[in-house]
Amino acid sequence: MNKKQITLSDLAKELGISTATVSRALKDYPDISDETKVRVLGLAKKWNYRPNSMAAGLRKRESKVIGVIVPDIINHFFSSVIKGIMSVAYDADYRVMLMQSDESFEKEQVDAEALFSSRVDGVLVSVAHGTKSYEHLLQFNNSGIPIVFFDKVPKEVVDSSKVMVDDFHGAFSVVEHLLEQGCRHIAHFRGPQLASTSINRYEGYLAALKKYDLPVNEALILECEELTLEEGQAFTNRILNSGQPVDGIFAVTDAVALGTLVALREAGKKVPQEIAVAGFSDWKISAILDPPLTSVAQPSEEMGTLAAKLLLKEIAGMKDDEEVSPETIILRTELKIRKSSMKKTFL
Amino acid sequence: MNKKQITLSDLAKELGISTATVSRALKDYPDISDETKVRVLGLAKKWNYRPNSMAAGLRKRESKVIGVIVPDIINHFFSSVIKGIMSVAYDADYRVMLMQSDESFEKEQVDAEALFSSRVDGVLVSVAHGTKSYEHLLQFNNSGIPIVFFDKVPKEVVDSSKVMVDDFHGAFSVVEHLLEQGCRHIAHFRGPQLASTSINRYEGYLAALKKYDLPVNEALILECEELTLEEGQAFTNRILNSGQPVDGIFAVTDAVALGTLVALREAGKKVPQEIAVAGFSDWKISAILDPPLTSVAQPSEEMGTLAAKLLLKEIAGMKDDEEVSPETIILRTELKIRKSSMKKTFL
DNA sequence: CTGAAAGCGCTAACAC
DNA sequence: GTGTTAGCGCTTTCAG
Repeated sequence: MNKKQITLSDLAKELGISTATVSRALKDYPDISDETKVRVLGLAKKWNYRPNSMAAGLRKRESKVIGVIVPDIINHFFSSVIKGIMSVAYDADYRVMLMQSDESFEKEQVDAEALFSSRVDGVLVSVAHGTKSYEHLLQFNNSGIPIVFFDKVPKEVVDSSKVMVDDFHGAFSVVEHLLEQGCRHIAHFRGPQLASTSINRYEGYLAALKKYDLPVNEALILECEELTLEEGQAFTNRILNSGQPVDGIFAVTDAVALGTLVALREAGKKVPQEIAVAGFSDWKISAILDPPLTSVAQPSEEMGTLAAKLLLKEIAGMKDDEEVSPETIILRTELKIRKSSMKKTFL
Repeated sequence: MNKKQITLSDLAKELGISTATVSRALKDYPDISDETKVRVLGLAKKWNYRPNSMAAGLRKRESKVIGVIVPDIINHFFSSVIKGIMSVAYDADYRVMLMQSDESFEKEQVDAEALFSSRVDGVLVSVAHGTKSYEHLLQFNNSGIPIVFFDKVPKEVVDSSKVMVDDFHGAFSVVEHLLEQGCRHIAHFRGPQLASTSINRYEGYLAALKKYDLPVNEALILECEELTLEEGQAFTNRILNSGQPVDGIFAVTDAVALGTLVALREAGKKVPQEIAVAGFSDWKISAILDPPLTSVAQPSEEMGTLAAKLLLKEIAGMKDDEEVSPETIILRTELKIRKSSMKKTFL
């Protein structure tokens, strides 16, 4: 039971050489005799030596860690993005420090500070609903730490790379589809005012209505805070009880759409005959429901890998003092038409 | 645009005092005059000073980081556990370095090494299916770094704390319930041979059959590798085509159970009248399916918070050179009976 | 091919 | 109440 952790100088002492030589041997440096290399490697393995990356990081001024801030890990979309990020990080020999903002501006600020203190080499952020200013994130830029935003990006112009999905077009296409199916009174359960994604989806919804010269009925637009199944359920009941005519519902997220389906089932409404339903995210289970849910698929894991690759590129550029100009990548969504919206089939 | 990061000595120089004093002022030390404290804090804020935690860590021999290794982040169960871990870590001012083993023994080893190199203060691990030995994890113990296992724990006796759910009893109770409902030919889609959770659930299944003096029909026991919906679907079809009598199916996981439901729906089998179905995990959506799925609920987020608290306690004990004896916490599951298994109602 | 020495940024005795 | 000093473990000139 060896409580003490092995250091370079432990190895050096035992071999009667300098720490510099040990360090070089371990790093497979050119100017080192095969003999010492073998001896060093042998002893390192014997003692199970593991370099202290805090020491190396301090010296080299790089931590080999990237920080990630997401609003909520449980969300399947974000956990997929994280998976993508982690696989790229792994391949590039970077570690991932994960933070969760819980959609809170204050927590996001604390998280950002912690990442800064950890001297992460770069940061990936999807901003919280509650975020209203960006100084806490811009400090990274100002200190030479690249930052790449993904999914929910700052509304104001920020001089950083961004990776997002085409929420506007995704929403537009699904609402257009509902219209094509004959819907004329489409409700929209939108997301929070401040989130870039919900704004864009909302605008896609408006644009589709406009294309069909339909008026916007404010009574049919409800704003989710939690984006939960329960909210979808409650909003659906509210709409049904309002007496407003409704023949279609577009929910900002599949979670909300599922709540909608449950409420409609309980109210004895036929989907899609009486009310067509569509969501956004294309959860795996959405496809196996009865009726299967029409939704907009977004490439989540790909978003993670792209964002991470972009970040690593910028980190590398930073090291070489290159000029790295920010990029913006917009990923295409894909409309998945399923029974929940196929009104025409039942005419 | 200030690329250089502010250090203690930058502040010290500007104030004409020593770095030690600055450090103490920042830490709110007792023996420091209010005047200097104010001056230091003011300047630190002005320059947006952030301590370099690599330097502090190197000096104090603690990183304030805990490492977490899970098989798969996308899995809702694990992301819930992680959420629990992160909230405890956040409150205790610890950071989380997250690793994903992808159920691979080799990757788990690499991950463990990386965490070790990062000199994390403690480690939380749920072992991969493929893990067949534990030296890579025991090295933490041997170096004075506490490790707490959760959910999928090492089979062999390991002198570390563990937090798990009572898989055996959970499985036993749900299979017993199926038997009470009149099932006599219950299939089990089990998980991988090496995973502690699937072993325990399998044994719970066997024990329930035994209690009813029923023979074990090997033809009705199929082993999942991926634990996916697709596997559940395929296995269900295989069983149906085999001609074996079946009136109940217990799937090791809700994902697999959902696949089962889909296959049964496609085959035109009535659930639960012809075949009762039950899962394990109690996914949120399982409750809103038609029919709603009977399942075994396990407290995932709580598992994360308990494991993290245990770990922090051991880290604290380690610092104070106390003897910390490993604990094992077993969390109760809860049987959620829903329509998919309620055969009796239809008699 | 190898060693000596300096230093990354911080903290903690120990002085005074 | 504050400064001096040493050193955490590593990398990297610069010598030789």
